[in-house]
Amino acid sequence: MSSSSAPRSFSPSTADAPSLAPLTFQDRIGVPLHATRHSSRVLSQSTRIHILNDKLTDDQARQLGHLVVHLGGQLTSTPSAANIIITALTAPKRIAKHIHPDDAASKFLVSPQWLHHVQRTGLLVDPDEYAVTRRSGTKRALDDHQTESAQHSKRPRLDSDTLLDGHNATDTPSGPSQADSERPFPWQNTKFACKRPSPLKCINQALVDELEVIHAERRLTGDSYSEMAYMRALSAIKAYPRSLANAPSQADKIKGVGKKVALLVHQFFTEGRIVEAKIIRRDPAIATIKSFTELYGIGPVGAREAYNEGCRSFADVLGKGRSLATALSVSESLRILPDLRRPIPRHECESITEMIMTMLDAILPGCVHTICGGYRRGKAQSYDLDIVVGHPRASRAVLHSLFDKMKRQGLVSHVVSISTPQDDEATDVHVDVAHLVVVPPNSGGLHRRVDLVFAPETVYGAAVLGYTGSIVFERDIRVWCRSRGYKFSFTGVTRLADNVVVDTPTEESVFELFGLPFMPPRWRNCDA
DNA sequence: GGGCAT
DNA sequence: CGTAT
DNA sequence: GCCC
Repeated sequence: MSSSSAPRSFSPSTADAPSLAPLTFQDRIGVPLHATRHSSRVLSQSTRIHILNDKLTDDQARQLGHLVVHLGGQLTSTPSAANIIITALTAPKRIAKHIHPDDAASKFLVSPQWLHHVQRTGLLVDPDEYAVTRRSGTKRALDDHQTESAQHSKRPRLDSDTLLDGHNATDTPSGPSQADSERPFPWQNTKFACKRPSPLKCINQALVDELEVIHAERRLTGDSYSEMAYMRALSAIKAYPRSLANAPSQADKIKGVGKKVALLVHQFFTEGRIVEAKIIRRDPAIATIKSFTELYGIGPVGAREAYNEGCRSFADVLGKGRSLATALSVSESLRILPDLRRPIPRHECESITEMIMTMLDAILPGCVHTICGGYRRGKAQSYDLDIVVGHPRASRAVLHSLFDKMKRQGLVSHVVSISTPQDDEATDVHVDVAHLVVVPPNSGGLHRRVDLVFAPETVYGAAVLGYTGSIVFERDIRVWCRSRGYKFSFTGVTRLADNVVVDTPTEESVFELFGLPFMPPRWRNCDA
């Protein structure tokens, strides 16, 4: 509120307003509960900046610090808590005195000019353009090779490249995107993901992957509405059927893509990468927090807490012995993690389902079932298996009988959670859910996550729809549904006017009820 | 400036 | 808060 | 962060 937005130089006459306010440092990862409001953050919280005051006067350092805060960035009190370090030093040996050797490879070391360039352009400028020292020889070359050639070493291949090459751009885009001819109906510009077909991989997938890096960072740092905005923006781009490479300015006409993301789209297609994604990719703090969330029961909040309390490895998390009220202990979760990281191929989803359904058939013949989740959306592999079973309404506690049988046969290694059986049948529909870890026979003792859902046939359609995803598709079908006077969940559809549960025996019945064109499961891939 | 799935 | 989609 |  006190500083002007004009570029500020370092003339000695700058004893005015901004430098009078005290600087606040924040070394923890995560968005503070009462985050400072910035109309448009040029530096997001993914830039944690430390200023080396070695060669700067106190006043210069303070000025730079205020500029960081003014631009929406976070100041750290130590170099190791930062991912970007500003220094006026240029001699590698002198800089090395401030940087822990372990940190040298991952920190961006920039001159103060970087910050001024950011302020001038109102954009996050690539810190490598203001690198103070070349990081030592082979190490730098290796690092750049890893981080950049992994996706696109210079700039993504543009359609105009093809035209310049003299080739025709009318070919179906190469890559694994679904044939456009399979598209169930044309793209439309809508804010509802459930109304636009979204393929498994889209024509702008490299851009979507870049935005997903920012989305994931927002999730891990607890910036939830920013997270949602990125999720919806990348979802909107995923459904857009034309390449944005020629005309990145088209992006902000897509519903869900606003000013900020449109700028990032432009940056991606003109410079070959999104700078913020590049910074996040090289941030070891984010990578560490993300790894903690691989443990069952540890989400962004728990992972961040662990990190901010000093944890840097799984061993540290185990050592904390934090009493997370979770079904799986940290040690058990850690023990089976290597198995749960192994993708489940489609044929194994099918064989596990067949085994379970054979057992169920002996208990209650005639149930229907659908493998849902990513499998149903056409993914080549998944990391868990979602089986939705439909049973006649009269049957009770089917899931629990099956569960007992599976346990007796030693198929269940862990019960992550299981709904309590409903003793009173009454008039209520009841959907039973079990989250299990299963060790299928003849699979080398691999642990597999299996979710079992048992729904009465009257709501089977809602259950299948609710467990097929993707997440953005689910959220938007709920938003749309509410606008039409219903409440949707996997346990059924309720008419809000009279609170009556409507019969939804098939997925089609749900789409019809909501006045939505049926979306084939393979076109519900609205997430990155 | 409210709302953002259940 | 974490998990499921 | 974006839409209404």
